[in-house]
Amino acid sequence: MRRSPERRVVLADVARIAGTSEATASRALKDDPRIGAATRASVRAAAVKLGYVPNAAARSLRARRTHILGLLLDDLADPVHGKVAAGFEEAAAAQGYAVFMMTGLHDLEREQRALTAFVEHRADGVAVASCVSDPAEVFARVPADRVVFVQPDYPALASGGDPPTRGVLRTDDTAGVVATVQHLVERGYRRIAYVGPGPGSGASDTLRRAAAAATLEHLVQRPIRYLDVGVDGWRDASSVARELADDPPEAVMCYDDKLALALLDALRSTRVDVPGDMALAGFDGIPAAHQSLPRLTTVDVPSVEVGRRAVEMLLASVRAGVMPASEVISVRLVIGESTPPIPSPVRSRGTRETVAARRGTAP
Amino acid sequence: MRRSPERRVVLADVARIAGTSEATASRALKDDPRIGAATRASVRAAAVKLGYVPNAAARSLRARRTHILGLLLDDLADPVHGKVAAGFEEAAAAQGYAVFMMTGLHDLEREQRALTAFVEHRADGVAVASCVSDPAEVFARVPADRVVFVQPDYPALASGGDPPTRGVLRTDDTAGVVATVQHLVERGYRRIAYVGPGPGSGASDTLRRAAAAATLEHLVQRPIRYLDVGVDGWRDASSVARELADDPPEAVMCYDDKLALALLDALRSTRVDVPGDMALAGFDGIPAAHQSLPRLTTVDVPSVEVGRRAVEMLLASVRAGVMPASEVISVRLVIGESTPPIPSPVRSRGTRETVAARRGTAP
DNA sequence: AGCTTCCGCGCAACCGATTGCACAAGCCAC
DNA sequence: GTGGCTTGTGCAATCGGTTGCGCGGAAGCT
Repeated sequence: MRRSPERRVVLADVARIAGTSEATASRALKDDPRIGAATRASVRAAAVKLGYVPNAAARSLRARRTHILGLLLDDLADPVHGKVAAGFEEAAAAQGYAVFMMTGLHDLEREQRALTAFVEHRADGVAVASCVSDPAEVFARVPADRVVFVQPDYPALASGGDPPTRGVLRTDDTAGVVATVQHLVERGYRRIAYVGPGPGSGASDTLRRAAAAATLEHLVQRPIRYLDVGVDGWRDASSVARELADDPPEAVMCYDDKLALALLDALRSTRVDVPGDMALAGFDGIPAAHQSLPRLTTVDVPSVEVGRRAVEMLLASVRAGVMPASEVISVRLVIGESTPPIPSPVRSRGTRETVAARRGTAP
Repeated sequence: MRRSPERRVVLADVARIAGTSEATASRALKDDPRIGAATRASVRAAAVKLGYVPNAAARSLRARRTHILGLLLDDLADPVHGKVAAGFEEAAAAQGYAVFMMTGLHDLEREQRALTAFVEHRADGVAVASCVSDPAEVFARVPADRVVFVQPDYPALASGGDPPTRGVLRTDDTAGVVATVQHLVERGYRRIAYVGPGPGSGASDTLRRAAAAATLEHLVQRPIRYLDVGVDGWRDASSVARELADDPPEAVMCYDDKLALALLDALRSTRVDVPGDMALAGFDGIPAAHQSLPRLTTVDVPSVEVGRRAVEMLLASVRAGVMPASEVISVRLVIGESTPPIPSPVRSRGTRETVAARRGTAP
């Protein structure tokens, strides 16, 4: 099998076969009204016959428009980011845009390289999802009117000195946390702990923490208890479980479902029953949270929709030539089995029987 | 705020500032040994000062090499595909390649469009992960020496008439299934069912089914029982659960973890205890499978590694100008709690007590 | 018939970077 | 002093389409 059987076919080939100039061929292929029907047909035929595929690089060089979008995110393997990516890609494809996806993996240098790559390829728009770079660093590379920050790191935005009031797409995490706290309080829980990554690791974290604290203090006049799992998060869930087992709160809110599920697993190993001994709530609504035992009370975040909206914001702003507006996407509390009504104001650790009864599986 | 504060800076600007020609500037920036140190320095300085970022389109137009790879997969939101994508992106980025990611979502037309997009952008290489298109259709658009099929659909390959013996990257699913069956048999299970998507939906399915059947028949001289969940797979897990509950096998092997977890959840609703009443095994080793209750016996597939290898295969073949070789990546059985040794050859349905005892949580 | 108008098409410049080739110095040797 | 070499630069072509402008011919009008 010989290499490159036939040289890549170019517009000149099509024009030659069709017996026209390149200019005419080019116009015929894009339905320019100035081209006659007969000419158009023969150009079309030639293009199909030769299997002509225009060279996007050449085209965008001239057009100064690439029909490329860039998406920078932390980790494609993460379920939440994966859904954002899926929505982004789908919406972009629907509009005829190709998507460069690059992951930052919490590495500043990688993020910089990714942004530079987007600029090298002259992406028409760039979405930056939860990165560790300052917005100032982003703007230093990418024009501000072609960037949308998705779930941005607010502390970083603040440290950037000039937090943009536009071009931010986020989910209403605060509302989600408030709803969760209210739900817990309604169900009778008072001593509530919050487990999440350390401060400075991201915006959502800060938002969620603050919201939880404010709501709880408002509702039960009691401070929330924080457990830090570090920036890497859910890795050392077992040590958190031990800490919780030593001085068990009535309910635990987790930064996200991934952490909640890891903690659920770790608590199980520590002989702490959820929800018998301790209620547990997550955040994000990943599939596993809806299939776990017990099903997790969590906040469904429409991540796919987030990805889609990011594309729409980018394209709208690029087309209009203005900075994208900001948007907030609402979330929805989903009550699972991990936060049942508390049996009595003062409880001993639940017994297996009560748990079984609550699950409706007792004899 | 005015649009496009300053026109994008081009090489000519750098050259002008540095007081050289574009040719010299270009060479200086890429460390051409023919350029003097002084000239090089002034060009460098000018480039930095202006914030020059070369235009990849222009460069690759001339170089006929884009440093772009394309990755076509079904669904970015899927955990397995997400890991493949993550590994692919990481390896590509490490080699200085940007990645176009497009999803096919089992839609033939979308896949075609994605492949066309890759060709338009003249991707140096394309990885096709589990698509529904014939390889013939793929090769009709993308040169065969720049494609790697990842976990390809073998039936489709066969129907293509010319199954390539090269350019295929797959995991050793057969070995994984064989190991699972052997494990089940060793643990005493004999009446084993296999639940998976219908035939023709994909290669892995076919492979896994065939391997399961062959191994089981070899080991216990007994045919395997198939339950079809349709091409869409795991959606109607509850109906599968009812079907299983009516005539329960001793163990169920699932096509993948996603299906296994859905089935686990559905069985729970059907009052079938796993593993008390029925053992369950999955495939893929997604995180949720390692955190479920009971932890699933499954086959860890190094999906991230798959993505990485795909990049290496592509780059190696593109550089050498030959078709990529084929590779097989091995997998590893991970024994969870969902397939404990069978208590006795003939059992009644397990009671809650026995289950609790088996879990080691009885009083 | 002569003039205007419209239609269909091609010439050539252009997008931005790369590179083959030639040319201009500077240096040494004869 | 001039030829031979090395070094450092620049001219101009090139990659593959796109597009402003102009031109020739056919049709319409008086």
